[in-house]
Amino acid sequence: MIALADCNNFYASCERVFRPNLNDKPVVVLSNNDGCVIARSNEAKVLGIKMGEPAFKSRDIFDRNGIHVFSTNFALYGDFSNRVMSILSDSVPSIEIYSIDEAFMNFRGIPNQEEFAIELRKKILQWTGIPISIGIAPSKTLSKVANSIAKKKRKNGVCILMDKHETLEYLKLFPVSNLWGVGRKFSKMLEKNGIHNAYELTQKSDNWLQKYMSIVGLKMVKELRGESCFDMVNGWSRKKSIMTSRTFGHEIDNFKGLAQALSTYASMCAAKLRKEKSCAKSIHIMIFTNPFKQNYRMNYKASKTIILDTPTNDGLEIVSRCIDALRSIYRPDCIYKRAGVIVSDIVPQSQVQLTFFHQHADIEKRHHLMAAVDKLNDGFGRMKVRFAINGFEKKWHLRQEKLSPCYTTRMSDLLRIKY
DNA sequence: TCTGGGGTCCTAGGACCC
DNA sequence: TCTGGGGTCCTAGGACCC
Repeated sequence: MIALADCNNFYASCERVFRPNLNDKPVVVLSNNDGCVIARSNEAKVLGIKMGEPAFKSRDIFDRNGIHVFSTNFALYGDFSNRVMSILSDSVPSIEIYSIDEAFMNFRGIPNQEEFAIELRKKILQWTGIPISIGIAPSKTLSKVANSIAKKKRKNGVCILMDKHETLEYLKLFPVSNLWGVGRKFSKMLEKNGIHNAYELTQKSDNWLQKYMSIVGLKMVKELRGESCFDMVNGWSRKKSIMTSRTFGHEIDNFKGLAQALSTYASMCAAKLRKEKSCAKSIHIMIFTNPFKQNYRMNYKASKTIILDTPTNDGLEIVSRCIDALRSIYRPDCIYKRAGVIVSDIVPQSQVQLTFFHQHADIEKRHHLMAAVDKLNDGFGRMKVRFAINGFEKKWHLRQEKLSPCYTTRMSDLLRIKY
């Protein structure tokens, strides 16, 4: 069985820990620059405050109802998250931290699972001050459903879905749009096809599901039927991309200002890479004007990708590459509201990726390639190899275990070796 | 006046090769 | 010279999650 622990109204609950007088009072937390609502206490939800709603639209409701409004404090939320997760991980065989406020837990081998979960929940509340809900079921998707029931309908904050018939009855009451994996678009499409609740979705054929909702949608429905398709992911895994982006407090209308903002984000990305002991080979920059303003001088968004020869996590290098790229997409007639940097094609820091370049067909022979690798190891420097011969590629893959991991790009094949 | 920030995965379609 | 089929790789964009 898989259990999902989910902190209730997480950011709002964190703020309340130090302000117990706010228990039972409506609390909201706003995003960066106090732009929009990103967390609400139950009392605030009852007042009709919507998730993601721009704060300026809700000011009235805030004032009229004496809602307590907080700006974000992500350092605080991160600390609380760590505490909750470490208690969870000490209590069960294994956990998968899914987000800042959620974790899947492996409940296999635990007797009296419901009792166990109730006690676990008490412990978390007592030790951290954060209320959580726990849903237990045979699959991740069903544990999401169970968690939702636990939050809304269970006083003890725990719901277990074991019995198949009982589960189906719950699914009949569960709106399809609330399912994990069904967003706005799918929700609309499903309604159009007369599917309103989760049970109705489970009745569709596998072919239909795959056709209209891709393989992911099919797996999700199989999970609803009780078959586990999404495995627990144990342990830490290297991020595939890292992003830093912000909406500016004030709009920016000059190159220097934009370059400054991008420099900050680029060095933040580099710092995150170093913290993970990773290097990136691709850098992506993005700049935006305000999309909510019609005909505001000009609506413009642009992006540019930079591919590096050698992966790096060096702040100065990443910053300078970003600024170079900015020159090619910057338009002086625009007013900018937002910018960001993404680094991707991430590899471990301990490995260096090397690019070879060859002009002679005979390099396809293994010993020539190995000689080239040796030269590199001897500090010969960087060479570039371009594999124009199709046959070579096949041989390459056959020996992948010797040279692995490797992968290709359009212009050149890349080889990663221990430095 | 004021509209978040950070991720993952899948697919369709184009370029290119033989 | 033209055409078609089979294959790989890459990218952009779209969907989803919190």
